[in-house]
Amino acid sequence: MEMAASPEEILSIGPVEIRPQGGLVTLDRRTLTLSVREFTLLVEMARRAGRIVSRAELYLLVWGAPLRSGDRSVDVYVHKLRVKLENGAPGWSFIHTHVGFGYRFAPEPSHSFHNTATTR
Amino acid sequence: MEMAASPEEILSIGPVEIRPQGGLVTLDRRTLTLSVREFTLLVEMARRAGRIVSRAELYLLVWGAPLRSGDRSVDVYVHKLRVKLENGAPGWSFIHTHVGFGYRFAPEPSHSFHNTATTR
DNA sequence: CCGCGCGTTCACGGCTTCTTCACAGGGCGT
DNA sequence: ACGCCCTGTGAAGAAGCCGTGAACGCGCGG
Repeated sequence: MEMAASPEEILSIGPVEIRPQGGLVTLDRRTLTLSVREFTLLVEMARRAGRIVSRAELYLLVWGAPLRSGDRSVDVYVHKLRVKLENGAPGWSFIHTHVGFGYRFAPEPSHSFHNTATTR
Repeated sequence: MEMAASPEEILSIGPVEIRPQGGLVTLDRRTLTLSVREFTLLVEMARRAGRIVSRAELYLLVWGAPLRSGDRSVDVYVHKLRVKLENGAPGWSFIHTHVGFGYRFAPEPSHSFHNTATTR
């Protein structure tokens, strides 16, 4: 599941720029400091931007083991990520919760138009 | 930009686009948020678009158990779905009632009449 | 030894979602 | 007209899901 051949993969989504190889994240050009877990989680979510990813899949991707029922690690790290991201780029929301499904990474301006049902 | 190889099933019917594995629904390009039940029901109906599906069959498909007499769950969730769908795409009707038989999923421009909610 | 960052796990509370009721209107047969 | 079956729809209670602060342990550098 690892492909090391990439010269330099760069994920650029909204104000976020991620260099998976380099361990670097910048938000609006300013570098953001993340722990290893936070970083890995962000990378895996960013690679699947726009899609809903279940906790089980995220856990498998980041922790490398199947999610045990009752484990809230993913939630906790999503929270830590949200804090750092939204803190570094006010006015944006990055990780959207889909109750019962999982999380979806998609940087969007916090609130713009007429709301009709987005994230609950 | 990000692509993880995955032959994803996509149901595209009228203004509705459904990714059964992704848990995502878009209406006229805008993402629609549904609960798990709502989503599963929509998927099963969309897979049988144009055909009448009985409550018993829908219940079996979505709830995974035979429908007990008197149970109105299917009706309730059809209603919830209708509200969200028609709310997200005014001018369309999606789920048609066939009294005594069941429901039929088929997005159609709603004829601007002021009749009651049932189609025949 | 002490402080600190990191990762894990708990616990509390708020908010969603699901299920079930209850009532209302329409259609149909008697 | 009346009763009955069918469906639409709002609401209430229960159950489940998630956000979040905090405690605990560990390893590391000072």
